[in-house]
Amino acid sequence: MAKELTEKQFLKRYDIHEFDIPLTSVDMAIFTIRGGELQVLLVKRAQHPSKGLWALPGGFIDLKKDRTLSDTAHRKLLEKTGVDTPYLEQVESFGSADRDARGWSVTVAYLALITCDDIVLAADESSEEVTWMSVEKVEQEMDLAFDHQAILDVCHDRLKNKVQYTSLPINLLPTEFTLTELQKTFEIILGIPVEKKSFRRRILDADILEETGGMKTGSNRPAKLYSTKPEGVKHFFSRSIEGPRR
Amino acid sequence: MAKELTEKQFLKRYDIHEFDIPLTSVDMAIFTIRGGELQVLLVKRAQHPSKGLWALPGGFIDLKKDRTLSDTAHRKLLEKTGVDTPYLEQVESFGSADRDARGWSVTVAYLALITCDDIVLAADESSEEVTWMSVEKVEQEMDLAFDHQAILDVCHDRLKNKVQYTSLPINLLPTEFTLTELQKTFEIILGIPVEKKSFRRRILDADILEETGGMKTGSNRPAKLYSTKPEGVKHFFSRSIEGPRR
DNA sequence: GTAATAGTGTCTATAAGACACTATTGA
DNA sequence: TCAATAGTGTCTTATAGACACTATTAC
Repeated sequence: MAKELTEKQFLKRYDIHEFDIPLTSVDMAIFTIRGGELQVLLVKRAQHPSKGLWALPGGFIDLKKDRTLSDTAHRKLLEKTGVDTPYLEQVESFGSADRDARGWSVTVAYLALITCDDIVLAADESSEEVTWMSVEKVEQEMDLAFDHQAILDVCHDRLKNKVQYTSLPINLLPTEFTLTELQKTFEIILGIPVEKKSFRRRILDADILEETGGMKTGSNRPAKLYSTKPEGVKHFFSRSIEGPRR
Repeated sequence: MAKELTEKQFLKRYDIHEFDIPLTSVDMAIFTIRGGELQVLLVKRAQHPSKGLWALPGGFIDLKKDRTLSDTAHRKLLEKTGVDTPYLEQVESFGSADRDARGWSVTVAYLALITCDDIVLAADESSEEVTWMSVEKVEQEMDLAFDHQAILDVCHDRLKNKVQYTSLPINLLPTEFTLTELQKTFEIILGIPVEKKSFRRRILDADILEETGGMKTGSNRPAKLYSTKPEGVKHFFSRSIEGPRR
């Protein structure tokens, strides 16, 4: 029997290239509100496999640049949108023998929420086109690369679910907003109307907003502008929005 | 400029061994209730790295045997416990340059709930010892391999959190149980007392249990035995257990 | 003034917590 | 009978939904 190795010796002889291991990547569903609907950022693949198909932005971990998985996610988001401090949450990992033609692969899916104002979308070497697309349209009519359709579904479900008991939609609005704008954002994601008084009571009682002092004027009564207190971007309510009683 | 490759040509020339990619594994926090406390299954590592340290059970994806990530998780669970149809849920993936001495690595963490009755723990070539250990003790006094301490914390947090609004603890009990036993299980995980009447109302109104007809006799009034309806193992309540009001 | 949107008062409904009460067993 | 645990009746509390009401602007 061979003499036992020390951990140092073991690591010295260890060569990852000798093993059959899965490809590992990060993919993101970056959501925003545009044109009164929930949209998601898609890139058109400029490389094989699935060249020419629309896909969620993502890519491989850069073992040199990235110290952690969340670094990879932030880097990808920054590359595509120029934004680097949005709401970012890991959702789920998808791994199987057949989700990528190159072989067994694992992808870690992230969900990001950003306000689309002032975002300049940027293509890079792996994508020839970048665009915002209606989530509803993508889910009903499109055919995304790999299993990105399923990944988008899971991220969208996670978002819809969390909107029932958190303040996440705040992250989809600019820094100053009115309560009506915030309510509309909740309604767009939930897909149901929300009762105005309950909504305002809920948000204001949570003490997560500050009046900025400014007012939003339009063609009617002006509305108070609010901004979010630091912890307000990820507040958890003790009860869910229940929706209309029939 | 080179002629463009077809996808077929691209895939033929693709060799995963040419790339620097992270190691990818699956680790599990397998929870049970034993001795009136929440315990987690640990294995003592028989191989480098971290040889001799206690760790969460887990291992690499077997590209031949496993078609999906969840296959890997089920396989690992079966290897250690002999159980293969428990409650199993993916929790989060952890990836970084320094969590494993062998290099950049990603692990997908799963949470499993099983009843410890009739489980025969089995060591294999990568673990010389397998044991149940109090979660409280592990978190307070032990030093697990890799970042398994952090992974256990996250899985434990996920469990505590979900117990507030789901029926998950049902999965920690044998097929027949009394309402008092179920309540105790909730209390052990939550770490707070639960009000008896509220608890029974909540569980029975949810219509997730069936009376088996049997009674559990002891030295006092016998208690009705219940079993779970098929969908009852993962019921979501519309409101959370709030705990005592002060 | 009117139209339109902002914002409030106050009722009901639902489900949780509190807690005292009754019920059924073994010894 | 008593100790112990099973199980219930019913009040209070917290927060959501309903919906009509008032407030403030542009025109």
